This record gives sequence, C-alpha cells and structure tokens, in this order.
Amino acid sequence: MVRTVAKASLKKENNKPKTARRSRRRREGVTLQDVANLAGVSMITVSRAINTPDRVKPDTLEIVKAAIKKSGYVPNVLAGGLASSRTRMFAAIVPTISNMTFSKTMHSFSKSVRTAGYQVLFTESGFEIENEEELVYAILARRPDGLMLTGVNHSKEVRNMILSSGIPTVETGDLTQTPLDYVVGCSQYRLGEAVGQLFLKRGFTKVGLVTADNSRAKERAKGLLDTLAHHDNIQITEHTVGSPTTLRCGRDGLGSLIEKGFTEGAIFCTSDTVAHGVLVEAHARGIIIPDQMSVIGMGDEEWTPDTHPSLSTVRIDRDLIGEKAAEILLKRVEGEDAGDHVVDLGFEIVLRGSLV
Amino acid sequence: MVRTVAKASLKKENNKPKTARRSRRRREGVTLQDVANLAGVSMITVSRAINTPDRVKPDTLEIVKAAIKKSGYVPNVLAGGLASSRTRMFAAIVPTISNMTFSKTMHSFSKSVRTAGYQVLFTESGFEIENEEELVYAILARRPDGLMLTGVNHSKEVRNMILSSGIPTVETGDLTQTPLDYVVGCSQYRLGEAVGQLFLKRGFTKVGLVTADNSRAKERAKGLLDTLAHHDNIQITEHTVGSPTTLRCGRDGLGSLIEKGFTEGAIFCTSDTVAHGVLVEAHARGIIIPDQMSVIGMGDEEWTPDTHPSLSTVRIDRDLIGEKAAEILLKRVEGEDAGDHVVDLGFEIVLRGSLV
DNA sequence: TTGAAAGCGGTACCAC
DNA sequence: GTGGTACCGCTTTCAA
Repeated sequence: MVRTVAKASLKKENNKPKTARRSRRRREGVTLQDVANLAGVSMITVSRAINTPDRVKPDTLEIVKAAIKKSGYVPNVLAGGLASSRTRMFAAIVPTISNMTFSKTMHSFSKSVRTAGYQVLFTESGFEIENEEELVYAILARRPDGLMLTGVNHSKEVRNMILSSGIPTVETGDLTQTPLDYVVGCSQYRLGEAVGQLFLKRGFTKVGLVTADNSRAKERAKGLLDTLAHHDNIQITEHTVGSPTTLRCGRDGLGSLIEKGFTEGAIFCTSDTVAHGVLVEAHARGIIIPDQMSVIGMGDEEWTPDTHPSLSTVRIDRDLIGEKAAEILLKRVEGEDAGDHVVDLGFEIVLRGSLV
Repeated sequence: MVRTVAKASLKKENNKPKTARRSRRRREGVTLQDVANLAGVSMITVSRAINTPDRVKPDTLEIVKAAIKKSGYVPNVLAGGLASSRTRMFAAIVPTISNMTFSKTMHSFSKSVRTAGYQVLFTESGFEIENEEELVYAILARRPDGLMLTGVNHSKEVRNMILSSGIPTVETGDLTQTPLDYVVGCSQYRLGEAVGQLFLKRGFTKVGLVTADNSRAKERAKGLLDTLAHHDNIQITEHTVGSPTTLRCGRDGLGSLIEKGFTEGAIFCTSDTVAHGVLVEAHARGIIIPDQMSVIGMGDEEWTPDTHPSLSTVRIDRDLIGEKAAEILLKRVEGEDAGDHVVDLGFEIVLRGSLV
C-alpha cells in the first residue's frame, strides 16, 4: 500500500510544467534549460541560437544571446555529442612527442583540426606496439569522429576494432597499399634505397649505419642495406641505438662505428638527432666532417633546418602529413569525398658538404 | 480529442517490456542493453560488471564478460560521463609541442595520467595569449575532470571562467603566490637572478643576452638584467628572437650580438636550442668556446643532455612538473588532499667549460 | 519560426 | 546481489 502511494506521488511530480525540467541529481552550473528560462523561450530555441543562428528570428536570437552571456552558460558538448552522435573531436596516437618527427605532425594536425572547430584527444603509445590495443579501446570509448594513427603496423585486434567501429582513420608516416582506411606518408623503404643509390653514385665503398630501434627506422635501414647488398665490394658497419633517440645516441653511435673499424666513408643516420650527435662526437675526436667522413641524416626539422653546412639530410614534410591527415578526416566527417586512400608525399634529399 | 488519443497511444508504446530498450534513432553498434540481453541480465548488472566487478556474483560476472567479448562491446564513456559527471579526462594547454620544454612536460603528464586510467584532451595555444579564452571555453565545454595550464599569466576572463567552472587546475612552469588553484614550477625571475649572480661572481664585465620573445623567457631576462643593473661597470648586449626558437635563432642571435660590438664575455640564452645555435655560429665564425666566450643556456633537455662540454645550462626538471601536475589533479578528483597549492620545484645550474 | 516529446547510452538511487 | 526507474543535458523528429 505504502508503495502505491509513493508511486502516485512520483507521478504527480512528473506532471510539473514541462518547460521547467530540473532535478536533484544535478551537480553543475548553468544548463540550456536555465538559459531558456531566463530568455523566456524553449530549450530548443536556445540550442538553435547556438548551433544554427540563421534559423532563429533575429529578435529572439538577441534575447537568447543576452541570456547566454548573462548566465555565463558553457555548453556541455558531451551531452550534445551523445544526442547527435558527433563529438567534434579527433583522436591522435603518436609514439611520443619527445621527438620532433612526431611533434611536428601532431602540431600541424592539431592546428588544422582546431581551425575547423574540432579538438584533439591525444595519446602517446610509446614505441612498443603491445599496448596499442588498450589505447585504441580507450579511445574508441570516447567516440571520436576520426582517428589519426602513426605507422601502418597494427595488430589484428586493433585493425578489427577500428574497422568495426567504422570511424574514419588515417595512418601516417609510412606507406602501405592496404591501409585501414587512409594513409598519408612516404615509403620508408624507398627512402633508404635512395640513400643507398646516392652512396653508390658517389662511389663510397665504406658505409656506416646508425639506426634507431623502431620499425620505421628499420625499414629505412633495410632499404639501404638491400640496395648495397647487390654490390659485394661494399663494406658496411652498423650500430643500433634505442628509441627515442638523443644526441647522446649519435655520439655513442659514431664511437661504436669507430671501434668496429670504421675510419672513413659515408654514414647514414636514421634521424637528424642521431646525425647531430655523430657530428658532436666527430668534433670531440678531431675528425673533420665532411673531409674524412660524410654524414647524412633524416628530418631537417624545425630546430635544425639548414644549420650545419656539412650535414646532408632526407627531408619529409611532417607538417604536410598532419595537414593532409586533418584534411581527410574533416572531409570524411562532412560526408565529402576525401580522394585517394593512399597519399604518397614523397621525400627530398638535401645534399650538403661532400655529398653535393 | 485527437491529441488525447495520440497521448494514449504513446503511453501504450511506453509500456513495452522494460528490459528491452531500443530506438530508431540508434546509429552505432553494440550498447549496454545489447550485452544485457545477450547475458540475460539487466543493464545495471553489466555496468557493474565493468566498473565494480567485486559487487557482482562471480558466476554472473563470467556470463557478462563472455557476452561483452562475444558482442565486441565498447563502452560509450560520453554517456557514462554525462550520467556520472565524471569524464575521466584531463585537459592540457601548452603553447606548443614543437619545443622540448613543453613536450617533455606534456609527455610525463600524459603518461602519469594515462596510468591512472585518464586521458588527455590536448590543446596548443601558441605563444599568443589572445586566443586562450576561446580555447578554455571549448575545453570547459567538454567537462574535463581537471585542467593543466602553462604559465601563470591569464586574462581576467579566463580566470573567471575557470574559477566558476570549479574544475581543479594546475598552472605549470612558472611560479606565483596567487595561483588559480595549484601551481607547479620554479620562479623564472629568480632563475635569471641566479645566472646574473653567477656572472658577477666569475667577474664578467661584458654580458650578452639572447632572449626569446615570450613571457617566461622575458621573466628570466628581467631577473638577469635587474641583478646586473646594480653594477654599473657591466656592459650588456641584447638580442631578442621570436618564439618558438630554433637553432637558426641562436645563429642569428650571436651574429647580431657581434654586430652590436660584442666580442668577448658571457652569453645567457633563454633556451638551449638558442644556445646550441650560438655554438654553431661561433664554430662557423672560428670563435672558440669557451676560450673567447662563455655560453649558458637553459633546459638540458633530452636530446642534448651533457652533450656539449662547454655549454653550461640551467636545468629544470620538466618531467617532474608534468608528474606533479598529474598527481595533484588525480588526488583532487579522488577528493584527497593534494597538499600545498604552490609547489616550487627549483632549478639547478649545471656548469661546464669556463664557467666551472 | 517555435515547441513538445522522445530519445542518445549510460549511472545514481532505492527497492527488492 | 540484482533490477526498475528517473534522470545527466542536449539534439532530433514531428507537429503546430
């Protein structure tokens, strides 16, 4: 009996004026309803005043705007996103931002994206691929409108999750003919090949290689080694350093090459940071670059452009990668055609010093 | 009358089995309800199985887990966040990540935060303060559980918005006695003072200053200049470069100092990137460091630690800043005491070359 | 041009 | 331990 009474009273409560919704569970500040009350209109009119002002009578619009300002209303886009299934948010996964390579791409991506009114959910994956799965899971749980990934090597589980989520995705940095959805970058392998061909053309017979321990760097190294492998009169000295790389890696790298008997020739470093470290170490040891050794790095990023007269480099336009990725995702969420699913941005070899 | 009929029929529709909610507006995949149906339990049980597994009978838990796996369910944390007023997301605003200073802090922040199951909404503000207001607005619209800002200079509007949002906030990098909420960093001014005192103690009478054009760098410069100002036998040569800084800035910086008549003495650069540029330019001009000039930079960040034997530096533990900021926010969202609102992490002067 | 009602996909609260 | 119900704050749908 008691129960019936309780239910009845609940029902009665429900019969309050429809336009004045409010609740005891409420925690935060001003809502759309508050603004609506203040302006003497309905919620939906306020919503329209914010999202599609052209569909509201100018007079009304002004009243609503005043009410918004007066109340200090800040929309809750989570609620909006839930209702509309659009979060106006893109997620980005990069190995690390403690590295110009990725921070530049992130930078231009986030800039392009924000210009279009979107925001970035940012995640660092580290260079291990193992935890990518849980990261992707956590990200998909936030229902981003698009996804930017680094690299093209993903576990089967990750591929499945992304594919079945149906979220527009751009893989960046490397290249593949079988992207999850879209891919923007350049072939790391072909880049290494190009450096190898350069070395051959310049007639180097002694080649040093300082490579970082991550999949893209390894692809580059492989391209170089495969190219040189066809010529058996070439002597190769290798050293591998950890990721992410520091100047110290380069110093150690050259030290190691020399220990292994490398005394002259050309050195390919899979990043400019490493290359700069090699230059520092060479300087410390009194080795003249480019007279005794030639060095070619990779990157030519913002803090180093055109700074060392004898350091050659392979340049990839990292900014462009981020921009392109953003552009594709933005087009996709607008239902537009985003063009080719494989975008090869290529690379440019910048020769300096003895390599010219 | 017609209206009444309509209402009645609506009510009838509402009387469908309570446990089988579903709708035509539905766009995406698997929901909690789907899993519940599959497992033959109610939504709330599935919710508990995910969030508080200890409060579910082991048998039930297993059934639910199986259903989750089978259905490929990915929770919608937006919906959860709306219902619970907790987004498990922190927002971070940094000027740029194209700079080791901020990318390191971001890196450690995001790492700490993710370890605790939170994610990072990331925003670059640029070095201009003007657009901070709209950025903060857009961020607050996503209801993060906490906010990490860079620097302590914010417009009145920004301060008001954050304050009235009630969101736990940590300002980082600089120091102030009147933080919005919490502040973690070190006094940029005192850092500059310390360098000034060092120069005085070493007896330098000619001082060069290459400073970046942003508020924190200016604070450092001010600290130096104020300290030296008490001594009128000191000759100061200044040059200002734009932000963010590159090696090129340092090269131009030294060039400019020399043009202005600087030939010997000590140079303070407000960042290591600039300092390295100065070293490169000095090398290019045949100037011996540290014999002719002494250089002290700021940062000693990951890609440069301990790499140049004659470059002194002022070291701030950027990683620690990010960690501390994360720690404070995490404590706050858990309702714990986060300790002192002003956390001074200090700095360390690392002397090398002629400054030892 | 405006509004009422019904969700979006979860969680809080309370009853059982 | 488990379930019903009323929301979270907004947008969509449809009607006026």
